Amino acid sequence: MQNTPVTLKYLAEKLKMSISTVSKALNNYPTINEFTKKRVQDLATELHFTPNKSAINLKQGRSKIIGIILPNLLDHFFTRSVYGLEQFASKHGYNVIISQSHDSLEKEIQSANMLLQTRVDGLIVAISKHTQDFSHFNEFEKMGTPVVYYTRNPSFNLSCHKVLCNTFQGAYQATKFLIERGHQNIAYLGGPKMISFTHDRFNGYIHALKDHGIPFSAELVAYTDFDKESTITAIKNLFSSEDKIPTALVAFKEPILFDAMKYLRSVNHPNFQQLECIGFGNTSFISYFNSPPVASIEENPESVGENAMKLLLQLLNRNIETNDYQKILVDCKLVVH
Amino acid sequence: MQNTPVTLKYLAEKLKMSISTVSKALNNYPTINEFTKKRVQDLATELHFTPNKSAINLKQGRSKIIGIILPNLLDHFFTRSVYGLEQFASKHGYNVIISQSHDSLEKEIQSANMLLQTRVDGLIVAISKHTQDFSHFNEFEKMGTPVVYYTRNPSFNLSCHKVLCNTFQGAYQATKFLIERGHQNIAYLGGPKMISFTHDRFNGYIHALKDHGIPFSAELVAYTDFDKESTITAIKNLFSSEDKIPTALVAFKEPILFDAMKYLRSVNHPNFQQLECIGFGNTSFISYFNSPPVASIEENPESVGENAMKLLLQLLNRNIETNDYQKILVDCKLVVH
DNA sequence: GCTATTATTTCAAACGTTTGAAATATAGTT
DNA sequence: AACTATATTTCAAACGTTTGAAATAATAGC
Repeated sequence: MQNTPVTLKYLAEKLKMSISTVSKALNNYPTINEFTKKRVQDLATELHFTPNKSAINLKQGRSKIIGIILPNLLDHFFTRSVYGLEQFASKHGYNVIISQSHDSLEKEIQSANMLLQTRVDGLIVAISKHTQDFSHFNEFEKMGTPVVYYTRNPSFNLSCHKVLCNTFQGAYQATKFLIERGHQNIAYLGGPKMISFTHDRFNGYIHALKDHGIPFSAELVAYTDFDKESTITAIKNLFSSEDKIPTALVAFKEPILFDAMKYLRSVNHPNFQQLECIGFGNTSFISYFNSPPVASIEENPESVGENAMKLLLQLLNRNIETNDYQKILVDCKLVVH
Repeated sequence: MQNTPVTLKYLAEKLKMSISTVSKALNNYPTINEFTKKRVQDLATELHFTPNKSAINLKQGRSKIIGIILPNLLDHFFTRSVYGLEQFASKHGYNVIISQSHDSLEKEIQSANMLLQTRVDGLIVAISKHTQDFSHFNEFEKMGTPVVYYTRNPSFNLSCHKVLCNTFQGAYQATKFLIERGHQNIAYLGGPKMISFTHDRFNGYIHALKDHGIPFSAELVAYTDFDKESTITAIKNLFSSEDKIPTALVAFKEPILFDAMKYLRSVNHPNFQQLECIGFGNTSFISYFNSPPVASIEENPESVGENAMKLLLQLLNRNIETNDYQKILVDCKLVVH
């Protein structure tokens, strides 16, 4: 036996007043008598009245929901960014729906459609690895729903709002730090070339070298595709050179660094114990290592998330014009262990 | 200049037919002429018609959304469980809204209210550490919205549906494994006593000892509250005994184990290198350790999530009666490294 | 060419809100 | 007592769908 649902109508009948009075009382309209308000609000809490969001959304044409599409929730970067996103959103009366694309374009499109149907007020996206075409996000713009891209940078010439890690600066700092510790042979282990910020990071490394008068050596650079095998191949290459043996290493991402370390340790590489490394990420597990790395490049994911949400809400409130495309860079911070 | 929204009404006008025909055509009603259906569907895709979920929810009285409340998304157990939850849900046409309680009762109540307003069709909850009182979930039951508790077990006498890790079996297996490797002095490092399954794990440990004729020794048991200091205190206690020096250790959670290992390493404890450890969790980072642990207790979070969602959908479809309270245990698996 | 079937389309109410305009009640002035 | 000004409440339409019942159109049988 289902209870009759507690709606405005039901409250109105109980109180022998009109639905609109009840509605306005609950929404604290100034034209409603204080005594009436109290009567209504008391009954509402007594009967646990819970406004139906669907009805409100339908009527108001806005959902107070922000959609988030991101590759996955296993990567701590994203979960930490969600923290920032959610916190900022809820402080401003918005809820958040998170949808994982699992780095598949197809799932990303599905997610986009789902969020379109939900009529989210805005969208924040970290695109999947394979996203080259952005037409599935066009509908949002057409409906006047602002979209902010974060972390994963859509192809450079697409006019859009973006919030990114200042990954150039991160790599620069890390390299500089290692130089200042006296290293000359600093290797760079880069990520997949298809990821937008791969180049920025590499540039940070290069510029740091140049600014400190250290010649660039191609033998000290290798790339991995994230998988273990290619990381090992890359690390083999880096350490196979005759004259230039790295004494320090800047890595694209800490898990890559871990794989690399594990390999060097397993082959008992003579330089392993002295090697000083820095990776992007600042994983919580890093402190459990007894050998390198010496520092981490903290990308401040919470701040990235918060900035993305902040920008989105500014677009929603029309504090920023839709076509006044913004690019926000969030600085990295070198954390020395 | 906002476009006029593409609604059923708009399509109907364009096609010079009634709204109901359009609606039924899109929903593939058998009474609608095939040719008409095609005309409607073609225009709908051409104009990117996207049904308004709020309107549908309102009309149908169901949202096809399942609410998830969990402590946080930083713990890999939960993110992995979300994977299972989401996957199973979307296979059955449901979407998922995740809300983090950050282990605060207040936020948990807020989340519950939000999901109540959203009129989720069902709720899956891993309660916060501090939740003793469950009245904020009563409203769901009252509205006929089924609730499934998972992982974090609400106080035993509350009649409810639950899906739990078979944490007893996990601890039992781990202890047995260590016994079979020849250990006699197996220590147990437990978690906070307020967490429901602390006792189950301890019992698994105890039973394995008993079944293998190894006497229980209170000196080999200590508890931590998750924070570093209390872990270190606990580990100091375990290794301070005169006669019973642990040669193996079962830990409540891997991060605790990491803290413990780090401490033992830092003090250069003589038994550190030989110590064999097993913790609950199977963190991906575990493989980067060069010393213990030797195995992990894999809790199969994806499966826990999937089972919770499965149970919930069965309740929704009335394949299981609401008051026929279910308790599902998902077995752990010992993963040897 | 009429009726009986059957196929197809349309009507109209409902879901639970919000909100400006209109109606009514109350108090204040003369 | 009549009128005005103000305070408070109600009316009624709208948001975008769904859906059973009613209406209409098309086809077949004679």
